[in-house]
Amino acid sequence: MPASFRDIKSDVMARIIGGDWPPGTLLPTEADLADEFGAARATVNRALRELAEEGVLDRKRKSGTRVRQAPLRHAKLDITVTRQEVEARGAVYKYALVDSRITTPPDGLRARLSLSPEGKVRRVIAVHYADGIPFQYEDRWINLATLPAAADADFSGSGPNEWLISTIPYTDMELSFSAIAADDAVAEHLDCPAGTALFQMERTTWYDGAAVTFVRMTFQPGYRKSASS
Amino acid sequence: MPASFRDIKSDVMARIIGGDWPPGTLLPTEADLADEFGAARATVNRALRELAEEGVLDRKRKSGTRVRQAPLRHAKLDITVTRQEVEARGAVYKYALVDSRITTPPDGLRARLSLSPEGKVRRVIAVHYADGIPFQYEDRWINLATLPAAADADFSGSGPNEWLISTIPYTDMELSFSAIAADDAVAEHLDCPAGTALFQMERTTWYDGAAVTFVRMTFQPGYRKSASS
DNA sequence: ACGACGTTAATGTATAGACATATCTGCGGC
DNA sequence: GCCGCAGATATGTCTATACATTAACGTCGT
Repeated sequence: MPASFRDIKSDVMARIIGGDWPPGTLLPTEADLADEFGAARATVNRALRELAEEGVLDRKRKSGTRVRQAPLRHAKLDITVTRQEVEARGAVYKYALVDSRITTPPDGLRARLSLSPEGKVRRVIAVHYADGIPFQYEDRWINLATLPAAADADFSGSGPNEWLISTIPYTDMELSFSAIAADDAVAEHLDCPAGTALFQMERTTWYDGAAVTFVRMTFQPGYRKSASS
Repeated sequence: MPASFRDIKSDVMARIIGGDWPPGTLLPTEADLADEFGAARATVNRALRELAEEGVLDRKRKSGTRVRQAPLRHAKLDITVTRQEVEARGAVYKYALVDSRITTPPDGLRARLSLSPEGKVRRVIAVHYADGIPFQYEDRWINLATLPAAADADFSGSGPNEWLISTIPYTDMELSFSAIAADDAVAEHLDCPAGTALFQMERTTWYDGAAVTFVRMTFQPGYRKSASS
């Protein structure tokens, strides 16, 4: 039974974890490893390439493959649609539009969306409920320069995010997490005292270099966001 | 010039984004695409495989390759060492040990670390500073069943995390983000009023199935964690 | 009808060979 | 000593071919 790229991956991992190849070690060349494992170089290549993608190895042409000094660790965070997240908890999802208007964004946001001074946006404020309890307060700005159709979309029945994902894909995204104290508006809509510590997630998305939307999502007290691996 | 797997990837992406292949579409087989692009099947395979890994396509043997209905989006979150994070901001890093003792963990944590009732842990409380200002309050529990050496480690000069990463790797990790109101102890160490909304990140790591450590990191007011892609 | 089973069609993986590309190293000229 | 250029070398990618694996599908027997 020949060694598969998976076998090679775990074997290499085992040597690193086991201390045979401490951080900084220069690994044998692909050709040598292929020889040792009795596999083709392409197979070894895939194993090492995937380990490099996972942040364990560092590869450079001509120089060879090294074990990273400090493995670049990263976690994967799933981006969910609020409706799905609520329903995944076994709760009944409800959506309510609070406010919607076409306006010009404040300076900070204008820079973030790379908008011209006269650039218009559609601002939508909404609340998502789980089993009738406020779950998320959503404050969204949609760039009408990129997406003029958003001016006429109807957000009274379902959230702007659901409309967006079925209308336009995105190519890039930036997320930011923080904690804030509830201001009066948020406190009222999330049904908690003003000043409550709330988890907040901001997301900006671009389509092919053009900013599509910025959204600030503020979650019910006690909310946790998880990630793994 | 033949089509590289990168060319094929972006071409396929363009067709999806451009609406030629709407969600749910069944793509031509690898062989057909190879034909069309004038490439080998292995090249097409790599392109499609990577797009599937990125959550754009859904592949099943025999059934073929489909465009995902709702692309599985995920963001990558870099795991940094506090010292690096502080220094990356151009600030001077300082570390201070607050407390360290060997004890038994509370029930919730014992379950989380899959510890036996008599299982001992080393609990370390420390504060990380950036330019002399409290940056992060760290409350860590190290499983002595997995890592007995932690009982004797010296955490007065540098943080337990730095000791851990140079001592034991981890194979699995779980993260959780939330917002909390500062209690008295945290408020004092982070030099902010009690009740301040603070961003908190919890991390549990395992080595080959055995829980290594649980850490709760509470950050200075206004802290933001970012992720992208 | 319906379930067992073999066929078939798609992806998944491996191989050997080739060429491309980056980059390190040493050599030569100044 | 230093700069630039020409190999040498390890990874990066592509090709053509082969076989493995999975799952959908149709056929046969009951």
